Amino acid sequence: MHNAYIYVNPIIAFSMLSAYIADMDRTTNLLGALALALTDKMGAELKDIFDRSGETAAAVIVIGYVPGISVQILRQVLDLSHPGTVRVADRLEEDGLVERRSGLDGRTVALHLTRKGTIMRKKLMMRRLDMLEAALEGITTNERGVLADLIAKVLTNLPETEMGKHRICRFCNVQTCSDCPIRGHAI
Amino acid sequence: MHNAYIYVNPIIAFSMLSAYIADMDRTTNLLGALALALTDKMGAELKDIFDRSGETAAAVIVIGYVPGISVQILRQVLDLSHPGTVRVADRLEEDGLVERRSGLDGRTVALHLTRKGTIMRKKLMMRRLDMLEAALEGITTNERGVLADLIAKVLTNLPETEMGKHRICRFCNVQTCSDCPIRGHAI
DNA sequence: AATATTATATGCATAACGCATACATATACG
DNA sequence: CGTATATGTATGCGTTATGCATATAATATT
Repeated sequence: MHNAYIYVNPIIAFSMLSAYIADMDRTTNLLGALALALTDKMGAELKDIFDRSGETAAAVIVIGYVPGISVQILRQVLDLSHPGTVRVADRLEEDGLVERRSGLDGRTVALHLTRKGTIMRKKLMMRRLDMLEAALEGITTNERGVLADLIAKVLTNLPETEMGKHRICRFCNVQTCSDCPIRGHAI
Repeated sequence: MHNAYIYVNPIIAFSMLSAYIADMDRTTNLLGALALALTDKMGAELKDIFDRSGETAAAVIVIGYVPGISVQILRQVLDLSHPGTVRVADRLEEDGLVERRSGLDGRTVALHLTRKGTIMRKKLMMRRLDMLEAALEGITTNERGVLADLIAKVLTNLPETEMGKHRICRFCNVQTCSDCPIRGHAI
């Protein structure tokens, strides 16, 4: 038994190839535009309620998930230098959103949200979800399902390290993100 | 003729509603995670070949599309203050990627890419597309088409102003982005 | 007990911005 | 024509966010 070849007119073959490449590039490019536009919007929305860098806002979310997290671990999730992360903690403390408590180990610091920090965290998450929900306006329920599955597929390609998984999810609303495609990222 | 009502067990109805909301939230949240992860990756990739802020890299792309663009217009696309944009131009000139020429109007400056700038622009675009292509690994051709259409739909929701359209497309590879969902954004 | 490791913090430098302002050119108007 | 206003660009200065080098404190190792 041998392979079956199908004769295709070269002109048609070329146009098929072109269409294939064009389609690829279109998806590729659109994906980039989407990411950029949404991140811009997210930044603007968050800045509106918390006038600090994006990573500082992310820290609020992460500390809320992992009360008592150390600067060292937070550093890895935020992908900052250690001094950079210490300064993030300084800013959050200064803003009254976070307090440093003593960790189990005498060296470590346990970061905890204050009451104000918890409220801010809720605001940040709501604002993020509202923005994203608005972006999805006009997408039907069925389309949402399809889109979610495709995004989930793309997301599995992205993390390069174990910590990268936590990093991707650093702004997520874990309670509503059932069936997270980035598996095993509980810190 | 009156409306037809279908009896649904309240428990089932509630679970349907929950599933509906959960599905919505899942899509919403995943969309946010995707945007964040891709933007992170993009930033890292671009920094690898051009160690300047994201907006500075974007300026290279935009100036390439609109040779002779003024600081004033560039400012709006990058969403920076005027002084901020002047400094972007300073940095690019310092790096030998851009040169200031005199515009038609004696007040305006015409920004042009140098040869080095044109090469850098190609590198930046290639790097971006390669990254995005890698993110799409494992997505079939059919799925790509579906994804592209859904992204296109979402993208139409995003720009709030006329200039916002240009802004969203500031990193795009226009040559391969056939059928741009952000209509009428030629500068 | 001395040394190495780990966690945190600080001094200092730099990049990337914005606001206020200065400067140059163009336009409008009396 | 000349003056006032608008427009485009540039600069001084301050602030935020960040990294590198280094200091300090606590723990672990030998």
